[in-house]
Amino acid sequence: MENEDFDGTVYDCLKIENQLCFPLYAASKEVIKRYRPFLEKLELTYTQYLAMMVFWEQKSISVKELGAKLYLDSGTLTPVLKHLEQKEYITRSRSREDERVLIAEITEKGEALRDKAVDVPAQMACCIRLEPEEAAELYKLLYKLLGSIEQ
Amino acid sequence: MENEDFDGTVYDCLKIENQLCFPLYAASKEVIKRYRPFLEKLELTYTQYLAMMVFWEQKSISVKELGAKLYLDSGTLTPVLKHLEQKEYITRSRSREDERVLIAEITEKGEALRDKAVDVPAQMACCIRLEPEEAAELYKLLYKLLGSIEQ
DNA sequence: TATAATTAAATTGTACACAATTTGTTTTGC
DNA sequence: GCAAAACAAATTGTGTACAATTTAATTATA
Repeated sequence: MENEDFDGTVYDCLKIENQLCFPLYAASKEVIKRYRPFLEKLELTYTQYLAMMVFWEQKSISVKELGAKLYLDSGTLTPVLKHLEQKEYITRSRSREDERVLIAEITEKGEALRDKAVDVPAQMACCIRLEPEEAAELYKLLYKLLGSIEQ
Repeated sequence: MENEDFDGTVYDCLKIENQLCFPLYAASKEVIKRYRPFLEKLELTYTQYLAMMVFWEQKSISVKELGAKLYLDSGTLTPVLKHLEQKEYITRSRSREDERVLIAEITEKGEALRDKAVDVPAQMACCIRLEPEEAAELYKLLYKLLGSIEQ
């Protein structure tokens, strides 16, 4: 004898407030939105910024490797890397050992951008008002979720 | 005297592994990807599913109100609602009191979809291997982050 | 050693996501 | 009461995201 007019029906599981995925989706978007004003000064979108963070750690990388790091496929990365190439932050060329592989490599201009980008994380931290322990706990749980979901 | 070749430079803040935003972004995308096979059976995308969850709780709503609930603007919602209208899950019409306002309202067919959707959350829960307390903690932290970031 | 299977990117097509602008309506202030 | 301001959607333009397919190159195998 279900009664939809009161709490406690089989449909409760479909309420937005009972979803874990929704605050995950919304928080991700809102955080990324906050990056925009800072990244505009670097002429980067958020996805381009993520890719540049990889290049600042590792001068060259294949599309496949980059995709594994960022959880993105070539359908997304090809246009992103083309945009970064247009801005002259990276170069794109085929591997000599295996012509199937595209190697993207950071340029001098891309390296120089690092000094401008170095302030971004601290500026963003001001927008995110979590205690350090809370941020650490959130970080831990997000990676646990991410690890639990692969395949 | 910075030395970039060792850990502990000013650039450490730009490492992917030191970002909170990255696992947030990646986990959100990976979770949404997992919804796809379940939502395909309902002919819904993830965004359309979120909108339908609102309609199952509240039969009719304006674009502005829906946007406030889902953290989306009319630029995103207009096409989403048009798709839902094409599938005959909702109707769209202007408010009589205020012609600026578009009211979207769930149809019989949209209501009927609820019985098919009711299994989705449990199916998804199997993909997300977090302890109930961890999921609860993550939920709490995500809403705290979301709240802390508004304006 | 040809050819079949596999692999890596690119391409194609669909659907957001959002800033900025436009359109049409309503409310405010004078 | 009417022009200006404010407001709600829709539109426009750019940039992802990702499934599915295609293209080109490499590896495996009969």
